[in-house]
Amino acid sequence: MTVVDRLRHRIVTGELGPGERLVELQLADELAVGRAAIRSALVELEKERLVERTVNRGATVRRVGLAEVIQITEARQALESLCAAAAARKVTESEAAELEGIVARMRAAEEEDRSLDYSALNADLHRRLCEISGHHVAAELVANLRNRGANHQFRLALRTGRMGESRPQHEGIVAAVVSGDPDAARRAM
Amino acid sequence: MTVVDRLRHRIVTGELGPGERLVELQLADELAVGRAAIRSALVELEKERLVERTVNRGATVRRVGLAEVIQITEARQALESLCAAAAARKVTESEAAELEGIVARMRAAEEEDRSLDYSALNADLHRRLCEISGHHVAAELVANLRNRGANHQFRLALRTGRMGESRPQHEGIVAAVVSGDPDAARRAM
DNA sequence: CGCCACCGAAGTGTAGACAATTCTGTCACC
DNA sequence: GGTGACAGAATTGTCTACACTTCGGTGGCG
Repeated sequence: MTVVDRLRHRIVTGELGPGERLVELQLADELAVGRAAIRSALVELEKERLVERTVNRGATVRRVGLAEVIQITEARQALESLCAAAAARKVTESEAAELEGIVARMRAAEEEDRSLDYSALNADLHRRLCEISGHHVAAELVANLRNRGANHQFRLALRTGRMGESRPQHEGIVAAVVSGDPDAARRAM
Repeated sequence: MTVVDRLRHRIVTGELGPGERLVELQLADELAVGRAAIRSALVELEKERLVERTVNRGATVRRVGLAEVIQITEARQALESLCAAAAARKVTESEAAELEGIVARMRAAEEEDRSLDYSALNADLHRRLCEISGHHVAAELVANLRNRGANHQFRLALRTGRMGESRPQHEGIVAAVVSGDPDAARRAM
């Protein structure tokens, strides 16, 4: 695991909280690498909008407000719709079976009220849809947007009771993708 | 203008062609900065997918194939639709007048067959729509996608004869935004 | 008591040097 | 003529040291 990956993980999991200072020398000691490696990683994470850097004052974990979370979600939806449409065009039979398998397990998780499993399956479904689409450009942007919203999804999306609403929607998406209907997939997403 | 901006400009204008090697020391001399600054800039540009870096072998201007250009355009359309819808919701009267002014000048440029002016106005229109939308997240992604596709737009979009097709579409977008109809704006884009 | 200049600590920005790696051209050898 | 080992050049990766900026506290002064 590279330095960037380790830092990113610490941020999206909340181990490094919003506003926290990221001192280069300190991180270099913790991760047992040189300061240059940390610097480079911080530049990358700034591009990902996960950290904020100001000249001569160092880097901090970026705070994202509610308004931005909404925009992140909107942008992600737009790109995932694109992925769903692309996936519907080129999905194979085995991939279709895989998607339906995920949905089936989501249904089971809902019935047995395992909301943690449910949200893990949910993430799987979205990730697989992006992969299957072969739309690397959109998939990469979606992955970034997912990270950027990660902090807040802890509080918002983990509330149970969302399963009842979202599960039929997901079934609709998968049904459209499996049946090879790009427009229906886009609308469903 | 920062180091990153200068390098980015050289790449999107084609002054640095696809595949060209980017030697750190050489660039540091040319731009009269230290090697560290160049290194940092190259890391950023790699995140923007404008350059490619491989370990111990340096950086080159990234080549983007036709398939990727198509994906870039698709993703950009999806996000610009989002921006157009958002712009329709919060456009002010003066902004509406500005948009209509741009369209009017596009019409004039078309009639007088000034295709260079036309494409400049076209870029203006798209940029202003993103700005007016206030959707910083999408706008930033769109800006990046624009840069990534820039090389190829030189060859594809500069061909004249595209004006006839695209101008009515742009009029439709602006009409929808000005009339405050988000859904129409999204569809038009 | 409040305000301002100043000083030291903390930390970033950057130049320089050196090790490590990859590429290139050469030369012996088959 | 072609192939592989090998030295040298070119270039990247990284460490160290130091200048510079910012921030917080401290003391003098009104």
